Amino acid sequence: MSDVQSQGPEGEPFGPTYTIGDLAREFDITTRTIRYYELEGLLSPVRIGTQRLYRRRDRTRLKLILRSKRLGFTLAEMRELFDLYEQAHGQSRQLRHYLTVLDRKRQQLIRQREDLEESLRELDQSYAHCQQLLEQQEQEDDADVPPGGG
Amino acid sequence: MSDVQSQGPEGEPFGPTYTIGDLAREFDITTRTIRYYELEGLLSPVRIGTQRLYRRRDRTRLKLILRSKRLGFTLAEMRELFDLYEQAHGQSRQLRHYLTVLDRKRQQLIRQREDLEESLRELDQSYAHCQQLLEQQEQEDDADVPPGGG
DNA sequence: AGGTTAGATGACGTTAACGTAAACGTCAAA
DNA sequence: TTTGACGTTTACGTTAACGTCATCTAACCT
Repeated sequence: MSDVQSQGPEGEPFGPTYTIGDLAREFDITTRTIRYYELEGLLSPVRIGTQRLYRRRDRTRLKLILRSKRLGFTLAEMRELFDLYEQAHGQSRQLRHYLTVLDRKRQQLIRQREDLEESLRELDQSYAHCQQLLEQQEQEDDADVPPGGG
Repeated sequence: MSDVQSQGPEGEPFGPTYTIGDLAREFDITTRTIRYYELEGLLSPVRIGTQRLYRRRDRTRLKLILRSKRLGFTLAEMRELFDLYEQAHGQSRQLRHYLTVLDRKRQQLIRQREDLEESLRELDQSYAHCQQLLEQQEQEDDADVPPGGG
């Protein structure tokens, strides 16, 4: 049950492959979502007749897409990065451009990390404060109401 | 120029106050956005006649809203948290509920932090790799092309 | 043969988070 | 006094990221 992939009909000399349903199940998203990502240029699975066939690279990219989504990136931003990455082979101009974009993204992530750390600090404080209040209340309640009931 | 606030007409015994424009300028958002947050129950400024007047608490909350947004929270989620927080005064049932919600949020933030750290790691790797490629290229280019030129 | 399951395409619907425009009030400076 | 710069409400428009049919084909089950 831990191996999600379907078996291809004639052996798989290119490593594991997945149907759209496999991936949808594994990542708990709909097939519609996966097709949409393809429409937006984020995935490009192979076709076997009319059916899509996903390979390791596709799966990895899907994972990356979902993580990026959790970080608040838009699909357009992801696509820009992916495209840039693929075009950046060789020409140093492209490489430079890719580097500057990466740098912007890093700034963004670092800012986000700061936000996140501060939020976690505040949350923990709030949590501790609440617990204190609760403990106080429970002492009062022990004195107030009789046990049992409900 | 560092003090953004407008002066109230009759002195301010309640600390600094801000107009909607002040806040919009300070946080680089539109007044529309601020009014929308109010409509969604995230802000509740005082009214002076028909105009909104924002105090320190409102400003702080707006800051919190914007940070939460950067972290990917929806306005509805924020409202739930704010409402819960305000209702959690006293009754230990409410307090407990608030605590469990806080806990969920923390899980979420922690997950997000992991995503973020991994993204940063990958980004740095990608960055370093790119730089290597560039250095190689420049050596080749030095050998290939003559110096100077537009 | 008939039915079920999985996948494909196409089209329209939906929600969040605002943008944008119209139409109006108010107050100080020119 | 009129002209801006600010503020107000109301209402319709927009975009991203899918959801939700409807209709179709191919493969498999019994």
